[in-house]
Amino acid sequence: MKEGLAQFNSVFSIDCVIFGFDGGELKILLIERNEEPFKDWWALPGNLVSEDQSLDQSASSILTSLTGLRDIYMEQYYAFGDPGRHPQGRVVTLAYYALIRLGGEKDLHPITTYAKRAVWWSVNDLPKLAFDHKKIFDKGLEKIKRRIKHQPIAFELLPEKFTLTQLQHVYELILGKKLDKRNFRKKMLSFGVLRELNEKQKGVSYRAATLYKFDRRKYAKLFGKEISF
Amino acid sequence: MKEGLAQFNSVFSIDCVIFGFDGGELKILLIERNEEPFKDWWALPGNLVSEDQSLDQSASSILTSLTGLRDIYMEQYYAFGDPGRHPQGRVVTLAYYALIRLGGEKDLHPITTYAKRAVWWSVNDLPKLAFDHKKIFDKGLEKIKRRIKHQPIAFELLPEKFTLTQLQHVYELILGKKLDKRNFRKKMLSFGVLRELNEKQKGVSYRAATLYKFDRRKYAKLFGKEISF
DNA sequence: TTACTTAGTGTAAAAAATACACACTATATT
DNA sequence: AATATAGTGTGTATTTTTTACACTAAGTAA
Repeated sequence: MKEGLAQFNSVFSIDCVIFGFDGGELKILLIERNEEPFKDWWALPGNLVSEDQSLDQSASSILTSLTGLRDIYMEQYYAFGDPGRHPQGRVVTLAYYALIRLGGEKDLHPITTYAKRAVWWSVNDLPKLAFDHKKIFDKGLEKIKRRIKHQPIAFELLPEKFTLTQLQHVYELILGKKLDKRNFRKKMLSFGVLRELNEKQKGVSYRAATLYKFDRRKYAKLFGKEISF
Repeated sequence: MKEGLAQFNSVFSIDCVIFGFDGGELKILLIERNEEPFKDWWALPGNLVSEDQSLDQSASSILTSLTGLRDIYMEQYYAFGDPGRHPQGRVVTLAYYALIRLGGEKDLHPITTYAKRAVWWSVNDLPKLAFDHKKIFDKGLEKIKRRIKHQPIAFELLPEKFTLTQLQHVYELILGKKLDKRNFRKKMLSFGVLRELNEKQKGVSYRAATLYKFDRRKYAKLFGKEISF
């Protein structure tokens, strides 16, 4: 810290709600803590922000260290800083959510230092969480619910090539309600941001569905026109 | 700071974009700095977060100290923390926006310690701002543009009793586009959150308009049903 | 060949959004 | 008293969007 700046001793951290989707349920990545406080509890992955990193970089490095993946979609969404949220002192934490496609084959092997292990948990069946992490999670889920209505974030949870049924499934999971198949397809295709491929699903024991890609170029050209579910 | 917590020396502050409306233009409250760095520059009001205050309390006290008002509508919206955003060291700042009705009569007399004075500036004619405050302002304006489409924040900028034309004016200012009078009224009234008063505008030199109030009870009963502009 | 499972498709009805213009009323002016 | 002025307040027809709804097609497995 250079001179001249009024000093204030505070601790500033970042916590991540990392959503993952493998075709079935919506999951988040939790770590089992190996340190006090809340030793042995499940918690959101996070760390302290180092002096030379930007906030996004810091969040990014949490994601990479846990999953081995780079360029994950993520978004800062809220700062939690009640005095007393951390039993050992004042810690302001900035929450990020991230969205990951979970490859069916190669399972992630999360590497962690301050944690025993990291595990994907279904969002419908979470354990008790350390600190105020439940509150942080709730707000994160709420944020992506809002966001998926207007922004093309569902594609971040899907493989590059996906079927319309899979896409609908993601919307249904996040919005928490059933959608009508015909209306969903009609609307989704009407935005003109999907490219139909000459390719079908493989390895299914029923009629294979057509695969689609999200076309970022076409999406970029929409500008103001809003996607809305 | 209690023992046991990994120490990290950082500075954490809060900056506020305080929007005000007096019936004419949309304005924000800026302070003229009296200290280095950026001495004599215009800046967003802000301060450091003290150890025992919650983030909202801290923002709240900025608002109250500047305007003398309490219970101002405000919302945390983004954290800015690029290394280098502050010339004297690492300062992470959390941005809030606030919305204020500017009474025509009693002008606000902002009281400030680290500033020479505070002045309301039209958002269409802002001076150059200190630090990355322009970026912070831009993001704040963007946020309230989004928010006014779904949340009843326009009423925070208006006196308790207002005319439909005044309400429409607020929407037009924030959304940055003209709206059709008949359609605006039809839609706004259809939400059923306004109460028509047996009272007319006073002191105008033309036909006086009917006054309305925002009815929070009715709004609360809407629950899921979304207002949408 | 048959049974099974999911893919893929259209239409009618209802609701919402849009475009659009003039008479009314309170005050100020002469 | 008459007139000018300025903003209030209102309805309808058209288009667009949303909703509700059910069967056939295609591929796989037995």
